[in-house]
Amino acid sequence: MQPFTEEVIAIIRAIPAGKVMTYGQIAELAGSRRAARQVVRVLHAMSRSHGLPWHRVLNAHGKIGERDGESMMRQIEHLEAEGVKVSARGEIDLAVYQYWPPPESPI
DNA sequence: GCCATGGCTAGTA
DNA sequence: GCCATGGCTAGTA
Repeated sequence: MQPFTEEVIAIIRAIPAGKVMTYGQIAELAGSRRAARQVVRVLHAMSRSHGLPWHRVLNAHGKIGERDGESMMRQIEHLEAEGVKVSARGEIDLAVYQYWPPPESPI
């Protein structure tokens, strides 16, 4: 597995319940600001095998990216179960729910 | 190497 | 348009 991929996985795994992050934000933290689409790929390829909280990842507007209706509903259910409010349009208020990991927590 | 993939995104029109 | 991966292919050695 490539370093970028591992980094992305580590970041996503660290998102606490009830919080969300955006594709671009994760890409940037993983070291490649414009690689948001790679985050999408990682999510597709690894979320199952790595047990990632895929539902806590949104696009830059705080909207659910998932196109398939069923997966979208599952995502909404997961978020709401964690206390995240999702509007009828499938939007989440990033100002309230976006997670910012602490900068390099010391051991 | 090349090419497709992919749940994006900053920034014009 | 951007860009990291994986898979496949020409084309050398």
